[in-house]
Amino acid sequence: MNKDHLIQFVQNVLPMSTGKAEQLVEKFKERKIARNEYLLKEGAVCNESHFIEEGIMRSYTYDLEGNDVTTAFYSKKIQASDLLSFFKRIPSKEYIQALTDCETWYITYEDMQTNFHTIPEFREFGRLNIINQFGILKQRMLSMLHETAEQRYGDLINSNPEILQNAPLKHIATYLGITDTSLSRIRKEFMKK
Amino acid sequence: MNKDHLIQFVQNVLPMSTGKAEQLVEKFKERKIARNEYLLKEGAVCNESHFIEEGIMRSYTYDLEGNDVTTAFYSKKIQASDLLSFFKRIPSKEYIQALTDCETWYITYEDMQTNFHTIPEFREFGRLNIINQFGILKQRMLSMLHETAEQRYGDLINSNPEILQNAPLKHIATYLGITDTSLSRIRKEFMKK
DNA sequence: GCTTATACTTAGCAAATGGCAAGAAATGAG
DNA sequence: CTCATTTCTTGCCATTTGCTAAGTATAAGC
Repeated sequence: MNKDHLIQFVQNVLPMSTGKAEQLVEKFKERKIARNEYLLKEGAVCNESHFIEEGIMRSYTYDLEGNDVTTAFYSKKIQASDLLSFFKRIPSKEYIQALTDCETWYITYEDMQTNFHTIPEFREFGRLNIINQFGILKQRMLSMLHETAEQRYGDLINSNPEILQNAPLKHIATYLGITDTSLSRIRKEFMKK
Repeated sequence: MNKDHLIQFVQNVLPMSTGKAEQLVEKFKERKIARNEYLLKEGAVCNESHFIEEGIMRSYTYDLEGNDVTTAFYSKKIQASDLLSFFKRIPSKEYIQALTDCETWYITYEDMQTNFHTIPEFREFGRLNIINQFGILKQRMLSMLHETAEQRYGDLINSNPEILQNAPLKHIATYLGITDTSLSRIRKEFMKK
């Protein structure tokens, strides 16, 4: 496993020479996670930020009534971690679980901190990276505000078709903010088109 | 107008001595914004991050059908800016407008950058500040996923009662992701309790 | 291969929400 | 103050979504 995708990811967030990008990803180590294994569990402080080379993950939490709510799906070339727990050093409220066998590149909080304070490009990259995640969340928020569940479902299968193969319908439903019954009906309508 | 609230805000994000906090907020300048005036307009690059000392603001954007969608309300001791535009230096997709006369403390992108790269505490503060905004958005996202419109309305009036006095119902409705008709009915039910 | 658990679909009914429109109330401009 | 505009409420009906439950299909464990 080489770091080409990781380097491309870094250069995509902040354009820079390949040599500089290689320096920024120097501390990243590889990890294999088996299907169903947990990358993070509720109550633990998230201490690693993972860049997914291969595979799919799901993060989820429980609401006040004890229902499982999918907070995100992570796939190839995406970063998986609980930003709040990672940066604020507080116990996480969510679980991150591998839906398929996964391979990732990860950096620990300590290594990230060292880079952040000693390499100017790293801190620009790091900040923009967080901002990008903020942007993704904001986009999803907007889609919750004015799109129908059917449109959101369409968005999801367009951007992440692999998720449909690997996540059960009920988890996709909670991600979209609807019940599995509704999603089953929506999917049925969708087939006709 | 003194910087006490701003300094408290900084210390709340990242505990530090008052002397150090004073250094971090040195570059912030004050600004008065009249009711209905715009802090930011679509197409412009957001170049200032404002900490609200007094007043209320609303940010909004237009969806594909041209409907006005409220993306956020900002009140006292909250920061108002378009993070994506501010940090990525790209044109904003939203408007930020004062709902009442406002007074703010603001810092420009250039001053923020200088502090970010020269003062270690400032960059820790800056990053945590973004993370906190991410957390607020995530919380709101979760409430969209599993709370009813009525519960979300309750959350809003508990956390920001002043908004009700200053924002028209239709703007609160788009913030909650429902129509003004629905919100009027929800509010009616709410009164009974 | 058999059994059990999980996943998915479907149906019937209830509840929530939207779209449209009319009218009352509040606000703003001159 | 008056008029015009905006805001808010309400009613009617259609649509969407939720809830419960039953039945089928698929997958997992032994």
